[in-house]
Amino acid sequence: MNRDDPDDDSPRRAHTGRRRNEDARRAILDAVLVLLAESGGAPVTIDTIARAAGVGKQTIYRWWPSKGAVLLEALTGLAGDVVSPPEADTLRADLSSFVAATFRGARAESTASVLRSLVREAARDPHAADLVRTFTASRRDALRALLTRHPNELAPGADLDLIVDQLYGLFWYRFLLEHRPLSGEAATALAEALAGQAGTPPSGPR
Amino acid sequence: MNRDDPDDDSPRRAHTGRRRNEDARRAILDAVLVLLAESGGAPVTIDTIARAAGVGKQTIYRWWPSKGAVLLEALTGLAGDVVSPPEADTLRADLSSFVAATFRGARAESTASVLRSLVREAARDPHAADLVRTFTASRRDALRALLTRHPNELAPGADLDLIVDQLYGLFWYRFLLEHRPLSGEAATALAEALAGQAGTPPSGPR
DNA sequence: GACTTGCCGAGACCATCAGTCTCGATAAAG
DNA sequence: CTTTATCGAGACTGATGGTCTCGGCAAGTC
Repeated sequence: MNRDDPDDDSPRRAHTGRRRNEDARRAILDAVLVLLAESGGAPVTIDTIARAAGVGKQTIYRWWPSKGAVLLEALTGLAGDVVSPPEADTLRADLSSFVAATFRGARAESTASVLRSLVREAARDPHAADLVRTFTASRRDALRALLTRHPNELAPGADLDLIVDQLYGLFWYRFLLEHRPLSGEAATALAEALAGQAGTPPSGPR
Repeated sequence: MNRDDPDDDSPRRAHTGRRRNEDARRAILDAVLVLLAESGGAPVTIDTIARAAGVGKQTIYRWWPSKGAVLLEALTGLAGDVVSPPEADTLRADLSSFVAATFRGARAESTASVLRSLVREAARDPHAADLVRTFTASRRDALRALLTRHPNELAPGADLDLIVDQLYGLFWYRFLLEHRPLSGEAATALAEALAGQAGTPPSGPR
């Protein structure tokens, strides 16, 4: 992500000249988070970020390749919050808490603004689009891992990819279109429906 | 959508001066469709459209409020293709053909390009975003109508909104992220899963 | 057929914004 | 004190959506 330094942490290499200003880096990422949270999804420009961080634009582009990259790095910290699925003893319980946590995260205005801005950026910046792909893939992996944590509860022919995409599909669909809320009730209903799809049902899978 | 004429079809009102050039209108919409289909989702600029249609930019902005509006009007014609659900005798069959048709439409490169460009536009132009909302709402309505066409096959407490959003959620999620194809197999599997979720199952809904 | 009115194509023009370039200042190292 | 790389600041470039202007032309009216 940086220019040519092999490692920021090991000052082993002979390096004359001024070093990277860590305060500036923090100020930039903090400013991004603040501006994104305040913007409510409205576009946040590079100039605004630089201004808010009290930093020159070049200082941003010296360390990040594009605006989308900055947004993503700022977002990375937030991602961890939603993941952490508590290991429950049934698939249904695990799934339910996962969906609930995901929906809850999107209801937090600060998180929602960041996600919305990231999506908007991805529609324009191919670099940001790649990062969104990486991000969403990691979320799918997390969900898939959760599902396979209860192998004995899974129906033999259960199509996990289909289930995962139904969950995140509905999530993003509602999140972006806002035609219907990502409520706790919806989370429960979705988790129930998908658990029924994945798990060995009372009688048969279909 | 136009400037101030109450109705295009009734030339009842005294209207001196040159009339709207229908050829230009067609040329613009055709050019949009062609360019969109060729672009493969890459951005199509207003200048390109005007150039391709052999038209001045002002002629576009005289009749449409924004680029997104032009894209949507061009898209409207295509929407009809995918809708038309044949009235089958079971919910499962109706749903299956609906999903298959929807997925098939997205696999057609020309349609896909238009949809992708429209989404990209919506991320930037609030006007286009409204139009996308209208468009997706009409599709949900169509699906909902299809589901309620077989009331006796529906489970009493079936959450139709959830089912609709699971379907279109997965559709858009896969369509935009492209991590997994909208294949015929996926269509079948999804239809099966949702039919099971909606319909009175062999034993009980949960 | 001349006049009026409003659309037409063409393109100059403007604003916005991502990203680059330059400059003088400054900090870290020899 | 010299060298080197980063810093803040901001001018600049290029792309693009959208507006404005202009000479020309077509559809009516008189």
